[in-house]
Amino acid sequence: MDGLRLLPLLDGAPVERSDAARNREALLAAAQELVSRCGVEAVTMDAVAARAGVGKGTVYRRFESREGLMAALLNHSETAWQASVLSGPPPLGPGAPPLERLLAFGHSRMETNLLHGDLIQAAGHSGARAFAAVSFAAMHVRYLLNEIGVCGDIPILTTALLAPLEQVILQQQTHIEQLPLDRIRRGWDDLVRRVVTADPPDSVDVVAP
Amino acid sequence: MDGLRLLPLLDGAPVERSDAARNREALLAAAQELVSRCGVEAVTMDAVAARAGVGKGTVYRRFESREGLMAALLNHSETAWQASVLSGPPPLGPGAPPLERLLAFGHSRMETNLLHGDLIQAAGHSGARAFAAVSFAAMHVRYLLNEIGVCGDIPILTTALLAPLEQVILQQQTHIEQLPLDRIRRGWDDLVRRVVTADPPDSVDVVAP
DNA sequence: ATAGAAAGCGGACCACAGTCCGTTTAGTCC
DNA sequence: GGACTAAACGGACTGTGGTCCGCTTTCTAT
Repeated sequence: MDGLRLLPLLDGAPVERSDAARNREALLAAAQELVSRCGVEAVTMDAVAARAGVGKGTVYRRFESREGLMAALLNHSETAWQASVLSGPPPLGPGAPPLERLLAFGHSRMETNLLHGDLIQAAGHSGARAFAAVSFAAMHVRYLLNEIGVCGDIPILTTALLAPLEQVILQQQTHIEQLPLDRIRRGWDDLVRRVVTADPPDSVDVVAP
Repeated sequence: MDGLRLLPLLDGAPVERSDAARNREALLAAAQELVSRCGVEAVTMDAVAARAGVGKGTVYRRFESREGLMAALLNHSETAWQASVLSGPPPLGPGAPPLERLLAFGHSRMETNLLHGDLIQAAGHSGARAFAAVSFAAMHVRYLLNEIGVCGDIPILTTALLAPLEQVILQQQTHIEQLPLDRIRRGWDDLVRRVVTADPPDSVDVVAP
């Protein structure tokens, strides 16, 4: 008699129905295959739906938009990467001094961003990337800067360090300006060194929110 | 008898026919009006064509794509901005010491990038922006860094400084992280200070190409 | 087992970016 | 002025992202 019982367990996650889960798997698999067989371009919403044997509406129900679908695909590799940052071997993972970890972090992120270039671009500003990737990277860099003992507005400095690692920027440097990856990597090391070793600004009263 | 006479004056610009010129004007005006009356979203290729009283094909003939059209719109304000950098009053224009010019440059670019946010986004990687805007800004920053006497890989440092001024990054900071503009501005000043005042790296053998 | 309700499903449908090609027009040369 | 050519034009057409809504499936409660 009370409709409350119908609500998902204690109001937590809206529970996922079995067919929904099955379809999500199928869609991700279909998309993955399409992207690895014919490139990102070929990943058409109709194509994915057809290959997964579902209607187009279903694709949009699971993943908001095309960008959302791409973001979901990205999340797989992204998660693996996060794991290697959090618990992989040094210097990327824990164990090395924070400055070395920061340098390794930059090189690693540079590589993955270039590796998944077109996927990242196709994902655009959507979904999980704005959440997972960006905020994780920011969190980690903030943490390392704190460990190193850098003074100043850490969140802003973090953005400044992360910005040149963004796919768009790297793309520009490698594809248009034709800079060798090596040089870009040295550039990162240099940038970090400059940011980290500078004297603190006159007034340091800004605190991370 | 010789077809050479038919070629445009000494092979320079492919000469623009009068109707073509007229239509370009009309299209730009139509687009400009649409964007300022109904926002960038409303700038549909059909809408622009209709308002300008031409066919859709004509729009695509003049401006490659929607992004191209947006880039063309941007170019107007961009040109004015470039003028104020090259010959406006200090500290943005010439007359102030280079460090102050660099700081002012950042503030100014930040403002215009935020002001034309959606237009920039709609222009994407297209046409004139990749040319005019980006390369002009890069040129100017390289020049200022040289004037200041900064050592190291100037092109790479330039990219590192320019990256956090990109629209995408600023958008993220202001709209998602809700950071006040003031703080971002101070962040720029701090970043410049750190980059500029650091000791030169051990080996400085990289030269701008 | 069965009924009821919410969640999920599918594919027709719409809007818009971008293409194509037969027709028109602006210049040029005699 | 008239003929000729290359450029420009226009709008029908296509492909794809995204929406909508009537139908189906799953799950829960009895």
